[in-house]
Parts: sequence; structure tokens; C-alpha cells
Amino acid sequence: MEYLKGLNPSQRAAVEQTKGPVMIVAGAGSGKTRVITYRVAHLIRTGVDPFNLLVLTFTNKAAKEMRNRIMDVVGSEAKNIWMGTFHSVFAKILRFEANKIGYPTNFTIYDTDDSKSLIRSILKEQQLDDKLYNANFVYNRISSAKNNLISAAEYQKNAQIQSEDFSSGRGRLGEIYHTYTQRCFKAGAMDFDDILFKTNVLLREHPDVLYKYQNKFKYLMVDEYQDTNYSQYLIVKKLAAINENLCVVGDDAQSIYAFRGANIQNILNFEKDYPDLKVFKLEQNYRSTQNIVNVANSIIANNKNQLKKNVFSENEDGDKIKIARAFSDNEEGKIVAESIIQERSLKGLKYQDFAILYRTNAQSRAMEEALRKLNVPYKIYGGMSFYQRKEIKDLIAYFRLTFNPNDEEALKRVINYPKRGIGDTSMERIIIAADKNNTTPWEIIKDAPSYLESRTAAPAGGFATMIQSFQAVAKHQSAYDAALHIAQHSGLLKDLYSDKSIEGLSRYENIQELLNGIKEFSEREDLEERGLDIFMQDVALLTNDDNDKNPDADTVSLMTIHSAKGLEFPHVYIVGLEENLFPSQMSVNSRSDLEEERRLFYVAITRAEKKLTISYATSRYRWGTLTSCEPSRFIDEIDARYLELAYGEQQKSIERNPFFADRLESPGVDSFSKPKPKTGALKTTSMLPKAHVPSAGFAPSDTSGLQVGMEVEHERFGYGKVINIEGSKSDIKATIFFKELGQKQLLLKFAKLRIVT
DNA sequence: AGGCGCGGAATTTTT
DNA sequence: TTCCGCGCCT
Repeated sequence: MEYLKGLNPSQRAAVEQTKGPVMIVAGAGSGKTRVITYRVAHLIRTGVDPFNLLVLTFTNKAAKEMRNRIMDVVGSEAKNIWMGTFHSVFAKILRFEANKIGYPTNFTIYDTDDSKSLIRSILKEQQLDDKLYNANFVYNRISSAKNNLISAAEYQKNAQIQSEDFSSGRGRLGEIYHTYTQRCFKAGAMDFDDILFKTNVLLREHPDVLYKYQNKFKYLMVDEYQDTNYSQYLIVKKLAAINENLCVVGDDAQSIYAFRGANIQNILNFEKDYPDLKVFKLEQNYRSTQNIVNVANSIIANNKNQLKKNVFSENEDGDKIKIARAFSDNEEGKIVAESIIQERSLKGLKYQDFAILYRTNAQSRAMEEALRKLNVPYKIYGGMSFYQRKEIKDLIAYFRLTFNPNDEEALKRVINYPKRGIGDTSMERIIIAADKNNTTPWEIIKDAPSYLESRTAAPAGGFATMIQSFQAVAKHQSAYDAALHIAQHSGLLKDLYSDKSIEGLSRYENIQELLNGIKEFSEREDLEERGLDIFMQDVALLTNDDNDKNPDADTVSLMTIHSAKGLEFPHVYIVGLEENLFPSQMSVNSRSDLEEERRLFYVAITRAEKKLTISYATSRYRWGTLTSCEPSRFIDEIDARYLELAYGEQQKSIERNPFFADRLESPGVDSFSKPKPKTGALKTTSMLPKAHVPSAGFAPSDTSGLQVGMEVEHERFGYGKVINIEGSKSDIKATIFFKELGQKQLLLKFAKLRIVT
């Protein structure tokens, strides 16, 4: 039990409470992962069979990390724990029990693109107005119905939903939902939401199955419980119903996925479901300075709906939080990029110590440009993952068809790629024929001559024959051999190979990489079954996981705040703190949406370990046009005590950070002033020291030849004398004694100085 | 059947 | 601005 010693009292209490319902409220940076891993380890050490443990996470990455860490404590026994994402665990169970709900074992999992594409086909077939019935909108509507366990039939019967739909002129949504469900079923496909929805159906309609898993999973743990939706909540509740050894871990303050159906009430009301619940609060933050923790607290205090807790830090106070104002998004990028260079050289840091976080992906462009201009290496996280790339999806579509030829979306994707002369009209005819004969497109093309006129029948039949040949190959060959065969004989590899453009080359390489991955999989000795079909079972549920080719590279990290959840960085820049951007325009009309934005800001702040800088621009390009922006209301919510703004503070900041001092002077930029005058401790812009008025025609000199003893004029600090020069190359620092302001250190590459003598 | 070009839309996105 | 879908033209 050596591992218990490294825990603080509340962490340890949470770990040792292994029986009964437990809720661990884990503040940001409070050692949550540690507690979960040790708790699992402790369960095993105190005699619980790993096979009786179910640990649910939201990401593959979290599951993988956790398993490795548990393995460090208890060894290879950890391999036997059922641990994974909700989707991967229940997809596995659904495959095992598929016949009970009328699905094939090898059902396909439709990703979001597949779902939307199917919805688009349905809308088109039913000739619905695609403005009113926008595919995204329809998808979200269906998704949220499923997440709340409302079936298509119930949707159509529900008076409230119907009146909502009819009053918005979308009375046929229920019908679309119904058709969508049927088409998925016929295709032997489930979408992401179905995995949870059908699990609920399975457990509801098959008490014997429920009973089996209730007894199998004697102990349950759920991470990030604040992000569960109703469907997930109910699965967990049902599985835990007999033993009630259920431990949920989460932080209501970090619930940021309501837009995807997460229901913060699941954690807020957890106690109502389990009256003898034991609650443990992890309130000590080990990650951040006190200033950062205090700022985060001051922000989140504006939310009404939350669990009481007192997150504190015993780390040093640390730097105060900086607020930078730029006049444009590009200027904002420049400020951030220059600050990173400055801080890095001043403090001997690495690029990887810095992260730039933003609300929307569109903001990355300005940041990227600025970083590129200044040769700062960076990496953008999020965006297109490996498995979302077109070429990867294409090849996988062939695999999908091989194992489930009814998979309509896979069929549509590759029936005419590479070109086989089966265009949209042919495909349309196939779908119509399938509909008319109450069968699937696959059955039509398999027996093409019976259903189609010869002009379309020939190529379609040829395609079906090819897929059948793939099925034969897949049956007898290893995953890798089968995959390679399909890549070659589908013509895909050849098509990519013939494209000699840079993008084409990279597409070809990506395919090679996928094939390499499959090869590795084929050779895994720890798996009993390792055919291509088994490989395919997991693939739809993989995301980035993680095809990072160079994870250790020393680069600045750029990502949305959502993708930063769970990560930490010494220095964090949160950019774009503007009304209608952060908080997002879509959120400002509803209290609960606004509170979610505020939690998002809380998440962003609490990523920072040492130093936090917040910035906003007074104008930015949005959708191609320049729009002017107001500073975010969230800036006003920050307790001024933790901001580096008041005059005295500002002097210190200038000494510590000459760069920002310099920004302060450049025309048009008024970097570290409070956006709006505010009562209280804050000094406002008007109270800043009166600027030195530069002499007429002030122009910065080339300072490369600057020497001790020279007299200089600084744009804002006025006249002074150089008393020391140190550093080399791009980091030359000069100590200058200014007549009015005293001694200051300035980095020459940023300071605008005119040499007087 | 397929390519190009126009027009409209546009948060966040663990699975 | 950028991306994607649609429709016209070849």
C-alpha cells in the first residue's frame, strides 16, 4: 500500500472508500487522475477481481493513460479491467449481444460525416427544402433526441416536440428521424448516439442481459461525470443498481459539452439518486500559482448553478495575470508571438512551455501567421485527425463494405472512386430500386442485371463482384495482406500514386501509414483474433489517438479551449476575449449557455501553471469583413487584485518584461490597460503615467552598435543613458537609466530607441 | 459522367 | 476568409 502515502488526506479518503456510491468532486489540477488510478489499484490490491471492474472515460487517450498508470502500481493484472470510453465498451457489448436487438455482429459504426451524408440523401429523396431542413440541424435534432432516449416513434408522438417542430415549419422532422433510423438499421449501421441508445434498449428489454452485466461489473467508475448525457447516465445507473459500488469523478465547473448533450445536472443531482452517497472534494490545486487559482475562482463565482467547493493553491503567488489589448487580430497574434519569444529568452524556457488557447478554430490563422513570421515553431492540435482524412476514409470504406456490404454510406463513398462510370444518377437509380424492392443497395448491385438497365448494371455488377472477391480474401488472409490486397485491387493505391502533387504524395503516405498500422496489428501476439474485421471494430471509435508523429518536438501548442481540457502548460495565452466571440454570440441569450461559456473560460484559465496572459482585439476579421469588437464581459469579472494593471504594478511589469513595456508605447496599441474604467482597486488608463512626448519626427535608430555611455531617447520613457549592455545576438539587453523613470532593462530587439549621442 | 465555378453559410466536437 | 454543396456546362 506504498502508493497511499503519496496522497493528501482527502485524496486518500476517496481512494479508500471502495464500497457504495461515491462522488469525487475534483477541482482543476487537484490530482484527479492520480486518485482514479490509485483507487482502481487499491480495489485490486484489496481483492477485487479486475474482471469485475468497469472504468469509463470519455477519450481513448484518457483510458490508455490510466491503464498504463494502473499497470505501474498493480502490474499486468490491469489488463483485465474493462476500461475504455463509453462508446468502445458498449460497442463491444453490443457486438456480443447484437442478435438480441436484430443487428449483425459486424455492424458498422457511422461517424458524423456518414450520418450527415445519409441525412442529406434522405432530405433529397424527400425533396425537402435544404435550407429549412439543414443537414446539420437535422443531425443535431436527432442526436439530441437519442441522447435523451427519445426514439423516432416517441418523437413523433411527443406533443411538445411536435408543436415545436410544426411551429418552426419543420413538421417532417419526426418522419426524417424515422427514415434515418430505418436506413441505419437496414445498412447494419449504428451512429455514435446509437451505441448508447441501443445499449439502453438492450438493457431495458433484456433483463437477463442486464443482470449478467450487473453481476459482471461489481465496481464501476466514471471519469468526467459532468460530461455525461442522459443516455450515459441511465446506463451507468442501471449497471450499478445491484451492488451500488459506483464512483463518479468530475468537476461541475468544467462541464463544457452541453452542446453535445452533456447534462450538468447529472453531477449536480447525483446525491438525489444515492442518499447514502459519500462525497469527497479534492480542493487543493497542485498545478497553478495562487494568482491563477484565485482568478479562476473569481470567474466561476459568477455562475449560480454549481457544487460548493473551495479550490486553493499553496504554490507561490506567482505573476499576476496580464491583459493585453490589440487593435486587430493580427496585432494580437504579433503581441502573443513576441511575448513568447521574450519570455522564453528571458526565463530560459522552451517553446513547449507555451500554449495559445482560443474559442474558435478560425482564430488560429492570425496566431499562426504571427508565429511563422517570427520563426516560432508551433503545432496546431485538433482539426483534422488521421482517420478523418479523405484517403483514409476511402480505404476504410472498402474495408467496411467487405465486412458489411449493406453499409450504404461506405458504398456511396467508393462505388465511383476510383472512377468506374457509376455517377450520381446511377447511384440514385440503385437507391430507388432498393427502396422499391424493400432491400438494400447492395442486394441491387449484387444482382444488377435483374434490377438495372444494362448501361448501369454492368459497372455496378462489376463493383459488387470486386467486393465479393475482397470478402473471400479477407476470410483467409491476415489483416495486413487483406488490407493491402484491397488497397491495390480497388484501384485506390494506383489512383493516389499517380497524383504527383505534394498533397497527393502525402495522401499516398497516409495510406502507407494506415497499412503499417494494420501490419502492426496483424502481428500483435497478445490478441487471439487479429483479422481485418477485428481491426475494423475499433477503427470508427478512434480519433486522433494519436498520430502525432513528433510528440516531443519543442513547439508552441495552439488549440481550442475544448481540446485543451485535461492539459496543462507553464505559460498560457487565452486570446480573443471579446463579446460575441468569447462568450460566443450563440450563448449570450441564455443563462445556462452563458454559464457554460464561463466554465469554458474557467477551464482555459486553469490550464496555466505559472503565468497567464489574456488578450483581446478591438477589431478583427470575421467572415471576411473587418468588425469592431468589445472586450469580453469575462474580463470585467476578473477580480482586479490579481491583475497587473495598477500603476505601481505596471512599473514592475515593465521591469520584468520590457517587451510589454514597449508594446505600451507603440502607436495604436495600448496593451495593458483595463478595457473599461471600473470602480474599485483598478487604476484606469487615464491614470497611467503621462507619456513622454517624443521629439518631433522621432524614429528609432539601429541599435546594433549601442554602447555603454550613449544617450538615447525612448518613445515613452524619455531620455536616458545606457549603463550596461549584456547578452548576445537577438537577446541583447540594455540597462538604461532614464531621467524621469530611473533604471530599466530593455531588450534591444523590441525597444524603440533613438540614439541621441 | 464529371469538372468547374458560383453562392451561401459559418461555435465548441471526447465518440 | 474558407469550406462545401449544387448546378450548369462540356
